[in-house]
Formats: sequence, structure tokens, C-alpha cells
Amino acid sequence: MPHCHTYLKKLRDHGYRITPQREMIVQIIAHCGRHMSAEEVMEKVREKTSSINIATIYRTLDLLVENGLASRFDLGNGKTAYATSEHGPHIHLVCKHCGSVTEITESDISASLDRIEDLYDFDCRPYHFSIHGLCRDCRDPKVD
Amino acid sequence: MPHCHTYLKKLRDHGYRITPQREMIVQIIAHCGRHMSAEEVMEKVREKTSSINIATIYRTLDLLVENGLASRFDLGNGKTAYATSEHGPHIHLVCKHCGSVTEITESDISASLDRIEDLYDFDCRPYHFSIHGLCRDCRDPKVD
DNA sequence: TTCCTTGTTGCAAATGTTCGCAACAAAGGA
DNA sequence: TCCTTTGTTGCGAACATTTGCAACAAGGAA
Repeated sequence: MPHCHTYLKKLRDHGYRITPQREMIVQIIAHCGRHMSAEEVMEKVREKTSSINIATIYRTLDLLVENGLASRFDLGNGKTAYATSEHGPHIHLVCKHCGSVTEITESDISASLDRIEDLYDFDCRPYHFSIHGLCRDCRDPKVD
Repeated sequence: MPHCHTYLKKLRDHGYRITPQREMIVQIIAHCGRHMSAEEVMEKVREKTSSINIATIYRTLDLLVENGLASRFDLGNGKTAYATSEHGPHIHLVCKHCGSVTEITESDISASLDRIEDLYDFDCRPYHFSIHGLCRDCRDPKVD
């Protein structure tokens, strides 16, 4: 279960520089333990220090994603969420009607993902993505 | 295999009005046979008629998605694509490194999706969504 | 410690998408 | 056919995110 320092060390090992902004952002999402939007990270930053530019937050989150230290997924309505790998691989079921998010675990889908990896030689890891559909509450009464 | 008129009829049956803008947009994505971005739909519209406002295109595409006649999926880099149900249920493997898109068929993953439907009472149909990862060409040489 | 190289930041503009609102027009009724 | 209702459009502003660029600063070299 990796911690801030591990993430920062991995970035450094990959040749990236460690800046106060990156330290702060990594600390925030590593300690949060759930998915966060860039805006939420921004709010947390503001609680601690003079604010970091929002573009830097997006760039740092993207950097973590590119290097497999975090994952990005689409929550619908143009919102994006991020979580560290510490949060564990999982899939989000996003209801396209009410916007609710249910997390499911890898084991529920791992067989299919293994199959995809074999058949298409496509690396899905870490398994963080969204499936959009209708949740229990929204699927029944109002579809028609 | 539904056609423009079927889509339009379904909209009308759901109580929506059929406008020239909707007819044109439905015709374009139904005939295209692949996924398209809102901007691509806009370009096709411009070839045929005086242009429709981009907001109307987004609203119409969303309307089709809400009513199960089309699906929306995230191609990464802030781009969204749409396709009619005619295009068939499938999953997109989007490479987060090079942006390439590979389509896989429902059968590769249907067992897991059935399982999700049972366990979580969540309706994933029609199965249109994206899995982000690394494609064959990008997974090997350059990750480190 | 100081300097230099070059990756990183902040800013402002650009891009893709959504939303509020007033004008408009589809579809049903008279 | 004309009228009325109310869903739809176009517009411009708002929002979420990305990008270009000049100024800045991390980290290695001297």
C-alpha cells in the first residue's frame, strides 16, 4: 500500500522533478482514500497554502495517471474524477439518470478483463473505468 | 436493424417533437455507421444545409442517448463520441498513450456484464463504454 | 555554494460541452 | 385552416479542461 513518498519517489525515478505543488497534490489524493475531482483537490490545496493554479493540478493529476500511479474516470456530465492506485482497482457504475456512483470490485469483472488482455493484447491495468447505465432506482419506473 | 425513421418514430412515440434539426442529425449518425463526435456531426450538417447550432447537436445526441437510441463514450483527451444502437453494442479500448481506439464485441465481456446486472441490479445496456489502457504498441517499450 | 540546463508553473487564451433564457415552431384541437 | 400550448432552437455566457508561452526554479555539475 504505497504512500506519498512512494509516489514522489516513483516520479523522481522517472526523471520528473519534485516541486512543492506536486508534493501537495500527491499528499492530498493519496490521503483522501477515494476519488476526487480536480476542483476538490483545489479546495483542499486552498485550506493548506496559497492556491496552486488549477492548470497545475490537472497537469499533475494527468502525470500520475500517465505513470500508472493514479486513474482517471469519467463521472458523466463532463466531470472527471481521479484516485491513486492505493485506492485499489475497481469499476464505477455511473447512473446516467441520477448520477449515483457505485463502486464494484475487480473480481466481479476480472475474468472478462483477462480475456480482453489475452485477445487484444491490451493492458487495462489498473482497472479503473466507468460503466454508464441505469441504477436500481432509475431502471424500473421511468424509462418509458 | 433500425433506420432513421425508426429512430424518429421512437422519439415521437416518447412525446418528443420532430424538428428538421433532429431529422438531419439522426440521419447523419444513423447513416454514418461508426462513432462520431459532435463536431463531426456539425461538419456533416454544414455540407447539407445552413448550419445548426452546436448546442442543438449536443442536445439531440444527448436525447438519443437518454432514450437508448444511441450511446456516448469518452475517447480520452476531453473528446466524446456518439453512435447509434444500430452500430451495435460494443466496448472501446482506448489507448491512453497513443489515443488509438479498438472496438471489441459484447461477447468478449458479456458474462461479466451479466454478473454486474445480477449483483448490483444495474442496467448496463446498451453496452457502449470505454476501457482506457495501453494498446499492444504502447504497452511494451516505453512504459519506463 | 553557485551556476546552468531544462522541466515546471502561472497566466491567459483556446477548446469542448452545458445551461438559461427569450423567440420560435411542431403538433394537436377547434 | 388557424390558434394555442409547450417543447425546441439559437444565442451568449458559464463551466471544465487543455494548451502555448514566458518566467521561474529543481537538481545536477562545477
